Amino acid sequence: MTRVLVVEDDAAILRGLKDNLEAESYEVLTATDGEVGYELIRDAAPDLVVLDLMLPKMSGYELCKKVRDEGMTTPIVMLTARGEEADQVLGLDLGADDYVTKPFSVRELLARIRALLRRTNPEPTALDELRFDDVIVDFRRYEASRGNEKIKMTRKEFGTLRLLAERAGLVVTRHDLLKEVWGHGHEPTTRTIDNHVASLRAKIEKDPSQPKRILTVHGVGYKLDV
Amino acid sequence: MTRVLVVEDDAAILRGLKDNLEAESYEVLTATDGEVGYELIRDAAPDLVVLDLMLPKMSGYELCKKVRDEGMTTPIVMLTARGEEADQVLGLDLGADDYVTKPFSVRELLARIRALLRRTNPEPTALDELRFDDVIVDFRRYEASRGNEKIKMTRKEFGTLRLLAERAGLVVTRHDLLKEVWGHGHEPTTRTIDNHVASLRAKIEKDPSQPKRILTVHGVGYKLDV
DNA sequence: TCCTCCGTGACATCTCCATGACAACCTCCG
DNA sequence: CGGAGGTTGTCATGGAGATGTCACGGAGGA
Repeated sequence: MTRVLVVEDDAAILRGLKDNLEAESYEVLTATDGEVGYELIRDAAPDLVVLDLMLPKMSGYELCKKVRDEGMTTPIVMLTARGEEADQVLGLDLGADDYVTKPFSVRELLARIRALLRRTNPEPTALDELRFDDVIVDFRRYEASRGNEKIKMTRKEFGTLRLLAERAGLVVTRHDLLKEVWGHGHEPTTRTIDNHVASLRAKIEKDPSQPKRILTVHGVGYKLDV
Repeated sequence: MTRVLVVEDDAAILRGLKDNLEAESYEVLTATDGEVGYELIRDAAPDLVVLDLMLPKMSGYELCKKVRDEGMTTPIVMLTARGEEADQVLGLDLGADDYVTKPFSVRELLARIRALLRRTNPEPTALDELRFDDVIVDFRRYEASRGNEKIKMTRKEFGTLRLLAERAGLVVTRHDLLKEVWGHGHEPTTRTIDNHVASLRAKIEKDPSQPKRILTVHGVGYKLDV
């Protein structure tokens, strides 16, 4: 099972993350200060670390640097309070792999974690489920429902929605979709993508003519807001 | 976007390389003889050149030498037919940066290209977010806000602002903007840029008629002060 | 075979962009 | 100090390009 370490001093946030991560079937370790966090990274070898920037004893900053200086490559997602810090986290060669700005959406953090694990772990960590409003999409079972109604979705629709969900909140270009969902070689017209998005909207949007979830970013691509 | 020029007279190979490079999100220019190749290197300023040794009009050999003699440092990967030639390419201080021997593996060539780009063009850390005053711009989400109000920005506006932000404090010329934001081929009047700057100011400046953030440097360009 | 799903093209619609004209401005030099 | 020439700010407008939508034909699986 994939093991995630969360280092966070705010008890409420820590609890929330732990619950959510466990609901996603991760094994969760926790620490509330930098020193314990460091020991756990070293001794428990988690597959990924979620690290708050502000911490007692040793800041996330120092912790990240120390870990990297000692040659460990454990993927780290930073929780940063403000935007300016974010740049530094990734920029100053601190060695964090991704970051999320507080206040963050748990859903987004989970998506980032999944993406990062997939990027760094050879074994693909698939996104299992997507939920919003009264819509539930289960990517493992290839099933979807809305309220009590089942929704019939096709393979390409699942693929498209899944990529959007894995990058929840971020813009996904048509090119990305072609590459990830259609794969090498097969490269249909971009018209095709619009059609699949249209049919997705017809199935999961409350008002398909006024999409609130699958948004168009003119000239760029689409993004999923959850 | 990173721009790669491929100079190759064999149509099949050229096509294959173009497809593969585009699949890796490079912008690809092509030429089938040395003379056109030379003009493109000079005028289109690609980030990297893949150069066949045997070419009509001007051989890859001459082309490489000419380019270097004129002081251009564009990284060049040579495609050589036989092993013996390879040594010469690098050895006779022709100025190529790397080479691949035909028949080559596309995967290997792509890896060489990536490595060479990393070596020569350390990519400026992609900027995700920009904040000042009560303005927040998120370049990954293509979202912007000011206080609690969402700001609607277009693709070109995001691109323009992003380049300014990546070089915060430094002057960015109109030429730079055309090259980075508009890309090769499309080259509108510089008037167009003024218009985009104007609409950016209207959206993010407190008093658009007295800009404090996006400043004009008369006769040179614009710069962002944050 | 039948049916589902996918890719494509055509068309309507909408957004965004490029352009040119003119006014305001800056700079440099007389 | 003032004026000329070049540069920039601003606006309105036409049009290019992107997207939404629909219907059709074909491929492949059941």
